[in-house]
Amino acid sequence: MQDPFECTPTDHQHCISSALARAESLCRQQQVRLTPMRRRVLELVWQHHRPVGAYALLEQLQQQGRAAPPTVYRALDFLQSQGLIHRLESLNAFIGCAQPHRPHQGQFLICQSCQSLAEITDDGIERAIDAGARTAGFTPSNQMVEIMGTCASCRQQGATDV
Amino acid sequence: MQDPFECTPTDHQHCISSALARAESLCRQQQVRLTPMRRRVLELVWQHHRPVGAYALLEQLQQQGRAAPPTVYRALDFLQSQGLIHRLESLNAFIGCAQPHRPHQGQFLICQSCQSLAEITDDGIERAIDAGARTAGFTPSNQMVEIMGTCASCRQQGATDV
DNA sequence: CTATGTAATGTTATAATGTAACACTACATG
DNA sequence: CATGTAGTGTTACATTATAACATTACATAG
Ligand SMILES: [Zn+2]
Ligand SMILES: [Zn+2]
Ligand SMILES: [Zn+2]
Ligand SMILES: [Zn+2]
Repeated sequence: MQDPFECTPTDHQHCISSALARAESLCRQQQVRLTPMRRRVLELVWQHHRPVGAYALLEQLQQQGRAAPPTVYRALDFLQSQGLIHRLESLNAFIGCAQPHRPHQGQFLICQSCQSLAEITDDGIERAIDAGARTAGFTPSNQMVEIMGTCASCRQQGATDV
Repeated sequence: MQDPFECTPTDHQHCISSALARAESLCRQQQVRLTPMRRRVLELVWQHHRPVGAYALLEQLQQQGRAAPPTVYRALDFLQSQGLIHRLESLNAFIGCAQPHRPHQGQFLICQSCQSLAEITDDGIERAIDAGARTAGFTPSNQMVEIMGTCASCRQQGATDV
């Protein structure tokens, strides 16, 4: 289960290990090196399984030796370039991607109540954006969609809590 | 003409003055105070008529006396709360809104070649996002859409330049 | 008109995020 | 071994944003 809205502690070990396995395989395919540092950063990103900032990752790295900002940012840049993580612009944070094998720019559902996040890939949204931009005479190359709101489980709790 | 893709120097004085007039009127309606500082910041934002960072505005303020970051950020917060400007998350920058009277969260077309920006309000996009989110069990309250690409005039130039 | 309270701004310091520049190391290849 | 390249370490700094508290402007009540 890749969706943090649903992922339980037991599932979660699987989130991490399968993400790492996909990354290994993908990097072999692409002939790029998933070095120990890059692998470690990806592992940390998936351990959180929610948006996590560069400096939070840095602190964790520092618990096992020295580390400085450029190290983290380089690893994040690499992971992003391979599609293994996404950057959330509105949060200055990063999240693991569950479908790194097919390049995409997902849409992100950010729960304002529990801070969890889910990624969707909705053709309808992408087509609507492409059409809207072209209507304005603009040729889009890249879209960023971040949707704030309330996830299903928080909405249910909210309904019973109050 | 509010679109920076099109706005000429002559038009542009009108961009600024009409934006300020709309702001005055809107703030009177809402019974909030468009103080000299807030008005000045809004004027600077419209003078640029493209995404502008808080510290760029600060520097301009400092040319006419002292000013510190909180002053600018407070003015920007106020302007944003009244819908007079939008914040572009992917650029850490701000842009004047040409339709502050009706609340909305526009979609932004960011030209990667000339750094100009246009805002559109496309129902199709908003509906697609709303539908996509609800399909995932998510209740959206707020959407952020920033579209990178090439504006019409840059595309034409590119076609002839190369 | 003064007193009082609230909104707005000034001021200082600092937090949080991100990068430039250069040194060093690991590793492949000839 | 010599050489080149990719990756990482290290230092310093740039950029963006906010916390905390002092001061000022302005409205309204007495
Ligand atoms: Zn998980
Ligand atoms: Zn993804
Ligand atoms: Zn203009
Ligand atoms: Zn707008």
